[in-house]
Amino acid sequence: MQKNKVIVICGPTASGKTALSIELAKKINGEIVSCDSMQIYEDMNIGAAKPTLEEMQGIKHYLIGYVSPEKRYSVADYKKDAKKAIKEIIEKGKNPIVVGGTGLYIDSLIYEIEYQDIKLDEEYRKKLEEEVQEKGLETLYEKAKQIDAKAIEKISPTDKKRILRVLEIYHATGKTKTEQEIESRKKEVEYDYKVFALNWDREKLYERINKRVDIMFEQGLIQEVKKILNKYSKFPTAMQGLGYKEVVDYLNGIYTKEEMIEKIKMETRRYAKRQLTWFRKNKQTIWLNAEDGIQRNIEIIIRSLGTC
RNA sequence: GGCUUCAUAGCUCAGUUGGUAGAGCAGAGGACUGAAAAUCCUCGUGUCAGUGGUUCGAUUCCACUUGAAGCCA
Repeated sequence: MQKNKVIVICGPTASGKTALSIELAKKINGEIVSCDSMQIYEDMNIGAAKPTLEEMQGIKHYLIGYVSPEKRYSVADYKKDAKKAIKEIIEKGKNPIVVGGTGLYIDSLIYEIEYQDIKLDEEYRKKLEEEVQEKGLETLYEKAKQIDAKAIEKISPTDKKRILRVLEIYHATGKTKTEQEIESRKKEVEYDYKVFALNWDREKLYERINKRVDIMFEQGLIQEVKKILNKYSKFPTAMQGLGYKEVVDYLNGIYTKEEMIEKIKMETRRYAKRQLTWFRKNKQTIWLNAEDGIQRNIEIIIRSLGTC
């Protein structure tokens, strides 16, 4: 039996994924599954650059604004939620289009990475964090090396997150990260994912980013952040969002307004660069030049679906 | 107009007791499996303002020119 095709549109921030995907959805009877680690949250609209209802033009969007910023969310959650959304769209007889810039989340789908059903052990993470403070990261790095030397080869002695993760996986499952990763790739990929990446010349992309940040402030990003800080009391992952943490620092008097805006622009440019590095890794990806225009790129997408 | 100081990487500045130079920031490339808008790694040749002089050799010393800042008129 032939697998259902699922279009994936990725690309750096501010490349025009939203506009392209909505036009495409209108043309091919599609619905959109967002793939964005910040747009999942409620009340984070301006800074996360969520599409507005008007922009959506009646096209149904999944996985936007449905998680409280107080919740801890991860790729494993995303994988499950996105698979469900894709299935629902196909069952309706429509075409799913996965759209977003979170490379890790995209990979969880296109490589069908399986995550075991385990919760993050907050206590253990806290304990590890304390150990870093007391004994230094070096000690934990050595400990992780004892457990999984192969995984540690790829991890820098200064990469705290990944060192802790090796220890956490072992603690939670009794398996090494290396074993875990082999098992996570055993399942056959359910859909026929067709990945497209949208891009501009670097200089143009950076201009678009700078402009977009200015617009976010015109739209009231500061007000939005104040409202969120008021409404919620803890942010395990949400406050990592670009444009959010910097406004918080500004409100705490760490930056002037100008410094904050420049900082957000700079960090967003760097983020775009990291996204491009990630997307370049997948050699199957078909690159679209945003300057060719939406209609032209839709043609390219539709044509390449027919031929492959 | 006179005097003083400065002119070195995209920016801010070190430095070379004369043997063609190096930091921070910016930028570029890369890694990435439960925080990922996160986290981490690697990368520094540029007419040392211009012209001429001294010298085996000048970015460094000298003169002049240009530009900037300050002081005095």
